[in-house]
Amino acid sequence: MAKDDRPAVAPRMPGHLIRRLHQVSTRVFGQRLKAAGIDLTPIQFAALDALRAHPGIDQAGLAEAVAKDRATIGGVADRLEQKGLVTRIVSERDRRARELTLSEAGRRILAAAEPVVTALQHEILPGLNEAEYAQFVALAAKAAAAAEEGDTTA
Amino acid sequence: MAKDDRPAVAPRMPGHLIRRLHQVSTRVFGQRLKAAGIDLTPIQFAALDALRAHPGIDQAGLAEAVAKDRATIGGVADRLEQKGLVTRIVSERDRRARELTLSEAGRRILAAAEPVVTALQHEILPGLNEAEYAQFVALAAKAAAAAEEGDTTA
DNA sequence: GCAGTATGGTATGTATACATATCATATCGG
DNA sequence: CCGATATGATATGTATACATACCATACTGC
Repeated sequence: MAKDDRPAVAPRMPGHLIRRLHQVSTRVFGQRLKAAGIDLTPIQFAALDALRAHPGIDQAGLAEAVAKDRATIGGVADRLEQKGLVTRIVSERDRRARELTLSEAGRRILAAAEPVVTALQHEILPGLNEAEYAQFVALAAKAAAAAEEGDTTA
Repeated sequence: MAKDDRPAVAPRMPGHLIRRLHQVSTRVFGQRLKAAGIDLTPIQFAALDALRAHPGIDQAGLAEAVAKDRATIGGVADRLEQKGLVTRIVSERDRRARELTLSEAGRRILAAAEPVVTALQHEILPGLNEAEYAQFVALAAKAAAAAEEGDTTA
């Protein structure tokens, strides 16, 4: 036995590469934001960002915008509310729904975080020059858009 | 207020795109493997794959190979051992270390999973043609390699 | 207007992922 | 040989991420 030792195949698959880049991204994000004195995770930042663009959106809408998962967004909304960054009120139009809105503190922390987040994006893809970086973003955006098309989280 | 409504910026950042592709990847992987009657997560598959390439490696080495995090790999190793896919024995050379090896069952499930995993890779990047797919993989591999160079998880 | 169904949220359980602390064992310097 | 330090692993706590099940409320059709 131990006969079929052969190079691992996973490391060359896109799924594996994406997982590793995701780890790099999460780590860089955490380090830079912490260094800037801001306590936000990537998803929390994305949620605040989406909330600024769509004030009063409900959790399902926010899930659609950033995460595709209502259960996860529920937890994210919990933490953002606990930190006082968003307000959560029961919709009058639909008593099942909770409408989310940025608080002043939420607006401030988002404004503080945005330049930091923008600045760290290139660190996520080290070793790529400008042209390669732009190409990666274009390809990733195309794939992500296509994934949402034919999917609808079916 | 609600003055500065403007398009969300996060969706165009590589960090955000990578997170979404990671979600797509995880979902596709889970669906296809489940459909094939195989109960493995992406990391578990990567771990088995690395174990075939490096039999007898310890957990720190496996972490280096697939995940960069010893604590996480500890949990993964727990589950693989519980499923009977790997054996974990205390190293004679270093009594702190646990050497991991594929069991026969581990070898079988890896052999069964590999073609399924290979086949689903293109589904992770829908909407990309062959050339674009190859380009994405090349760029991602370059970035991931660079991230490991200048980093050493310092 | 009521049954059937769809939808918004929450609760629960599993699996990463990582930081930090702690423990056991090696190894190195002197 | 011994103290200082490094390293392998585990324990704990937080935060995604998702499936499944469930509850509350809407909506639809008859």
